[in-house]
Amino acid sequence: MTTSSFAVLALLDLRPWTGYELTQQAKRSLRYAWPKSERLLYSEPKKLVELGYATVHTEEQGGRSRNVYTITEDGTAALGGWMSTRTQAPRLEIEAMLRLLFADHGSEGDVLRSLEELESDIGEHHRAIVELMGSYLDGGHPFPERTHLSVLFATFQIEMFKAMERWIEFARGEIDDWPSTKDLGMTGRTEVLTRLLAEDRSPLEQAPVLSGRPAATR
Amino acid sequence: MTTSSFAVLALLDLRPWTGYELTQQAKRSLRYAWPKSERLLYSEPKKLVELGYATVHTEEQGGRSRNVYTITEDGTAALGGWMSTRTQAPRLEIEAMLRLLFADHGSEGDVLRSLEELESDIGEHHRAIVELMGSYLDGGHPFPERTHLSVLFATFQIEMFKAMERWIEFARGEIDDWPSTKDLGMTGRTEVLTRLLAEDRSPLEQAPVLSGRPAATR
DNA sequence: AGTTCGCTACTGCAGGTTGCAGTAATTGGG
DNA sequence: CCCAATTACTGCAACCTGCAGTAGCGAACT
Repeated sequence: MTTSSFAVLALLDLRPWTGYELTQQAKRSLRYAWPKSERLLYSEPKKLVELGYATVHTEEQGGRSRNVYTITEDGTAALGGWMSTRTQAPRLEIEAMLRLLFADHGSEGDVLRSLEELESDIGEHHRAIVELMGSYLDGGHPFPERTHLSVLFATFQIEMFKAMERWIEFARGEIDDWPSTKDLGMTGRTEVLTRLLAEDRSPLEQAPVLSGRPAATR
Repeated sequence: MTTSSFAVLALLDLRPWTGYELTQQAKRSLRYAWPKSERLLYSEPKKLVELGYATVHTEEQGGRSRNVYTITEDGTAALGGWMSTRTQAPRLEIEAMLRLLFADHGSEGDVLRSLEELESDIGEHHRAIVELMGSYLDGGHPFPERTHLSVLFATFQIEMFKAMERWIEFARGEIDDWPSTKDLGMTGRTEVLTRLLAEDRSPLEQAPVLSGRPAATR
């Protein structure tokens, strides 16, 4: 049983779902906490059936059949057991940051484009969450009794998205001040930043608005 | 060629490394942008050799031998080509958030413990980065001409860590106000939060310090 | 009436990735 | 002299992803 198994099991504990419905639900909610491929969302419930944590029955709808998965008592018990296990460390894969670390292999345009791509990917998710919150106000939550959980999670997402967007703006300002991506090393400005970070202070808090052109080298 | 291949190739472009050194270097720098297993860091350079992007030669050091990998011209060219490709969307795996989404399967203690575990995992990384910045000031950077890149990346990490830590404090305050993890649904407080989020406003900005006990239901 | 497009509803498979176990030599401390 | 930690890997099972392929359905367009 992997964390992904428990993620699917937790969904099955809400109500029975078909494989396809699981993929759709994962796209809406799970994706931001535990991003998994569509493929896995089809495979995982099959494994749960093998382990006795769920049952399948095929429903005929027109000429098409679909597999409906239902949690068993053993499944509920397994889910309960999971709650008391150690939570895995978070894992953040951000290719744009990898490209930043090795930005000296390319031009300033390359890094800036990479940051733009990051910004647009984040922006999409950001807008999706804001819209979702609107839909909770208008039409309510698909599982009304769980609204408090979805909304608290949404506060996390909004904080992360805003923090990333703020940082991207800041980074743009810094990179714009570079004469090149290469061989800058410990410039005056970099030293200022390093000193702030070594004291665990945020360089963004200093000039919250006028991030356009901070003193480049002093 | 995967992004991980390019990550290793980028390291090889700095200087030749042995497999073991690659794992150690990845632990220090890459981990926070592109977390990969030790196992992969041993396999990846072998693949690069097969593709002609690197060469190996075994050095004898005592009775032990180690494989030293060096980038080829083809490798440098491939790396240059990568710079102009589309950056992948970020991918954030945070089990603690999955557990929050399904917190109604367990007790308040379970969610709070999960948040504590998240906090401690983040805290470790947070401290490591601050310490690293101190070492840049004292002893310098292992590749001095690349200091500006490492430091700009570090500003990102510090922003993320601080944002997560702030949110965890906020979430603790919210959860403490819950009478239970289950069946709360759209309480007054949740509606307040939903409204803020639907307007893309941060609920943390409201009460930056006194996050202990916000008006629970009004 | 026929065709195409998009959605529903999956499966197979190759290849990327991880964690663990196992091997073996070197170094430093008690 | 022994033991633990570090160096320096490899093999393997199991996990996970992306892509291609299959197939029925409904609505729109021609």
